[in-house]
Amino acid sequence: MDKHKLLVILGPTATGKTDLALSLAKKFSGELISADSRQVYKGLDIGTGKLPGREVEVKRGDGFWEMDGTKVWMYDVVNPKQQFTVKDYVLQAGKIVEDVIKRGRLPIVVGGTGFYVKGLLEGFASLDIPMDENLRGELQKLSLKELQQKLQSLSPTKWASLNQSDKKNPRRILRSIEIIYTYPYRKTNKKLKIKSKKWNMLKIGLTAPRPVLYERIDLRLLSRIQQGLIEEGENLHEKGLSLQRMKELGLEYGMMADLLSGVLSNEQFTTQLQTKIHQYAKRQMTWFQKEPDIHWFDITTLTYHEKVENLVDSWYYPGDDKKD
RNA sequence: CCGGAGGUGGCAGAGUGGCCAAUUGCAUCAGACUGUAAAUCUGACGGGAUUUCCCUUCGAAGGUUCGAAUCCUUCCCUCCGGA
Repeated sequence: MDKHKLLVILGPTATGKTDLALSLAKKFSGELISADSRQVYKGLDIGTGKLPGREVEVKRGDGFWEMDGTKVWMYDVVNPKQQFTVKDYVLQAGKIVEDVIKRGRLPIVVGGTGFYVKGLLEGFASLDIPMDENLRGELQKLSLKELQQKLQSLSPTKWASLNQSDKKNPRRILRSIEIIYTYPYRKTNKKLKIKSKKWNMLKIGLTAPRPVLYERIDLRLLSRIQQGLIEEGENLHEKGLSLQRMKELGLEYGMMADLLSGVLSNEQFTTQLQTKIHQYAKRQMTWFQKEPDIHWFDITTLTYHEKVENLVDSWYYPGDDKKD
């Protein structure tokens, strides 16, 4: 019983993941499943880079786009006013992956949200513990100190399991308390293995030397602005997306909230956003660095595209590498 | 040329005799991450030795003082106003 194959393409922003995925999809008759925490939102198009770098023919469906003849899933699955979480992603994307497999096509998971990728590919236990809006509402009123004290008294073990950084992170402490409240007796060390090793996976990682990456980010932002990024932001806001929500959405949208409210000049908007995206790319690299089994490719090497194709080919058609 | 304000670590900006290697924010660097993850959070951030140690810093040079980024003198530079 061979496990089904699943291709993963990840890496920091602005490395051309979508472009690569699209061309691989064509070659290996695949479909893309986006793993991007912001592309799931309807209307966030230019800022989230839903379109690839080159001109393609696009058809928009419900919950997917079709570009250049290949389907891209997990685009436009929810209204940006609503909160979408890993839980939602894992559920929905998981179904899509199964469906793509069922139809005999190669699922290609492509995206920069490491947490989503990890959730989809490996799953994790606490995903089953639901959010408790009432509890959250209460806890949100507390200061960091109070949250810390609360968790410590509720469950010293849980508290001790947090790392130094999370012990000072209100959001994480809050979730820990939430978990303790719903499963007070569950031992923190009890782990449910969900699906790891369910698929035969090949992970491709795209990188570039940092100066190059940053320059690509800067140029890409400029071109997004030309494509109407600001108008997109204005439009969303006019349609009722609050500035506060835009802030939460981060990067281009967060900065556009400041631009629209007049806090920033156009020039400040651009330069500050560029550094925000640099920082984001760095965080992505930090995340992916410790992810195992990734085959990394430097996109500044001329032949990387070809090398990726060869690798995918030998993985997808094992024992068939003598063909020409 | 006169009057006024000011020159602080990559930037912004506190400090106005000892508690100052110098608050804070930003940037930078490193990192965390099990339902907000483009979010949230942590650490480092003059140099060196590395538990309370040393060295070089607050425009420059002198001076006062036990002790100065903080007071005095001169010089250099910037900004505003008047000539």
